[in-house]
Amino acid sequence: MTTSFSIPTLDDVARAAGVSTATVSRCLNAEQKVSKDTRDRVMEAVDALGYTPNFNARAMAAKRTYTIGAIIPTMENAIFARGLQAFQETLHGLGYNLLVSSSAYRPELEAEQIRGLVARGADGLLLIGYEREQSVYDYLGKRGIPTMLAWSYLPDRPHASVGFDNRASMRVLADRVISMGHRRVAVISGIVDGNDRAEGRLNGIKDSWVANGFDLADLPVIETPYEIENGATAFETLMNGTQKPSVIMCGNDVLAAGAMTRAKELGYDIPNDVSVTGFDDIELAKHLHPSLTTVHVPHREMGRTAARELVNLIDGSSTTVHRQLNVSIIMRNSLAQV
Amino acid sequence: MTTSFSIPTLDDVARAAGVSTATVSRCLNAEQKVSKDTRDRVMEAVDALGYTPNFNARAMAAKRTYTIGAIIPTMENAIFARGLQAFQETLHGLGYNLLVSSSAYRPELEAEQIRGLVARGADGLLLIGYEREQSVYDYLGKRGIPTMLAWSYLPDRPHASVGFDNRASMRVLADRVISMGHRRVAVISGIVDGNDRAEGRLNGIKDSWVANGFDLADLPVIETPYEIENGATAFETLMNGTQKPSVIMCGNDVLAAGAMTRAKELGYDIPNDVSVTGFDDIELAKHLHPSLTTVHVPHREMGRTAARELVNLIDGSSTTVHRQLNVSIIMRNSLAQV
DNA sequence: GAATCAAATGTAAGCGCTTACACTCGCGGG
DNA sequence: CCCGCGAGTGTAAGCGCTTACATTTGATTC
Repeated sequence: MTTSFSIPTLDDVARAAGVSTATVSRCLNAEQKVSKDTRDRVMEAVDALGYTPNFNARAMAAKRTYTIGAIIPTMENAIFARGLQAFQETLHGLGYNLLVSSSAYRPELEAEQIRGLVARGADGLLLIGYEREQSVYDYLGKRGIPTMLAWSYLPDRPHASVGFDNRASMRVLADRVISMGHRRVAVISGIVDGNDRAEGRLNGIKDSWVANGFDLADLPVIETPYEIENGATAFETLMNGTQKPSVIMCGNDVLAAGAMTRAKELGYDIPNDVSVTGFDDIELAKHLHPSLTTVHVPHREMGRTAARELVNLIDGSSTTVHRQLNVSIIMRNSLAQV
Repeated sequence: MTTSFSIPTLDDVARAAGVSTATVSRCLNAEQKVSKDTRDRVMEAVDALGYTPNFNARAMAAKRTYTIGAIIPTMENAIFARGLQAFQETLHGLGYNLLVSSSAYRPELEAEQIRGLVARGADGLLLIGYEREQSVYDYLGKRGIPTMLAWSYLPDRPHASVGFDNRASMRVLADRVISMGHRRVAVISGIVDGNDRAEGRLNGIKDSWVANGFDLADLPVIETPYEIENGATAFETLMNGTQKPSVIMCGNDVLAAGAMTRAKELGYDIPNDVSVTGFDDIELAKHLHPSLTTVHVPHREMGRTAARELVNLIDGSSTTVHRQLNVSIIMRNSLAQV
């Protein structure tokens, strides 16, 4: 015998508890507005029926979802994992839910996903970096969606941001590398087009190179998507170049990891034959062998701050802010004196 | 001067195009029901106003969201990344969206997230493995939510599944290890409680061990969460045991990666001093040094199949299916003859 | 004891869509 | 010439909630 259950609604609960739907709603959303007696009775009915509020109906009536959307370029590696995790946890503590999607570094996909999240009623958005079509910002502005840009510090932009100065940070590392005697530097960079973080990092190296009196023509650069395998390939290409570099500076730790594995396969000893540096300080960095010299990004702090400030923006309890985080150079064993 | 825009609705579009809301709705959802003339006029209005349908209102009226939810144990490492990516892509091709959340391997969090996704109107769910409270399955059943279990092959379960036999697969690898002469085997397993995949893998090793005539008392096992650092710690513990193992079999590649890095730090040569094996064949596996001998799981195929079968379930065009995928042992360089 | 007020609850109007049903119109068949 | 029919469109009833506003009640004040 099959009995067909129907999903319980607010009405069912109200009827079961002998109150109006308004009262049930209040019990669920603002319990201090209801007397203890009634509340107990209502909650009992809720449990008995196994009632769960319909999210869509709620969103529709309240024009508020308490969910915020995040779009990150990729979930395939750990670059964004830790920051997003902290973002999520902080949001949860503030009573918000997180919806995540990944754009695979494709602007048109990102735009589509932004529309999707907004259509779903996201109260706010977290986006990575600032490089995207003006039309996207226009859309967000027209809809009045509070938006936080992360992973870049953008004091002169109209949107709130929390991040660090990719360019200056990488420059510090490059200065350090050069001060250690390296004169044959090569770079494995992420794809710069449409990625202000990658661009900043590459420019940081160039800044240092030029400031130290060298010629950009003598700085080999390979641009390639952030994947281990690409780091490996690029390493090989660079080592087969006319002049073997003494150090290879990578746009992030993933590329560096690829470079290092290929180095081993080809029999190079790091750091004695060639040094390698990274950026991000993902968990893997200290577990590589030799451990990776890199730039430590305070991912968790960035995630937490982004969450708090975004919620403030939504509450209206603050206006556009820009937070700069400090990064630090982590000297490990993949970088040696020349 | 600030002009306050209001978000355009179906009504606005209808008015602008001089038709009824029903017609606009039909243009958007079933365009063959509308004459070409009208359709063009409507679409023009849609563009002009920058109209985007309100997802919540649509979900509410249609009782259909074309989104499916997935809950995976973790996003912190790459274990689920590739499979989920394929799942997503396939779903997208079938006209569905994906909502992902991660449960941090915590059953109560998973249950909460299941409720959340159902409340949001998910048309179907993807869950990992089968070990969870019966009440969760009851809830899903009562709500009539099509559910797909992945990463495990479960022919005798009432829910659809797509996966592989963790136990049998690991046993094949263990047989191989033993046939290569290893008699001092140690295991770094994931946490078995509540995780049927981890349990199956561990049991696979035990099966082989016993079948080969050895005593389980002579098989050291450390259970620890799937994190690089934990693999490292466990490695050290095992190597400091009364009897140094000749091979350490790990519950997945992440643990194996941790074990290998600690091995290097402690000056062990892999595989000559000690062999290491993994499970999953994540991208990192072939980039470790030495490259990791492991069990290859067809993640992409699993993701694709899960998506297709789940959509069939939702359509009603098929009933509960169980798909078994083949895994294969990938012999690389971290495992040596004794 | 009438007036005032706050606390608790109810009434009902939407929120922005989809879709069952009704209607109009032009056409072909009997 | 009337009827039936299908294609195209409109009308309006919800979907399950929240919340402004109205109402009731009991306590407090003068």
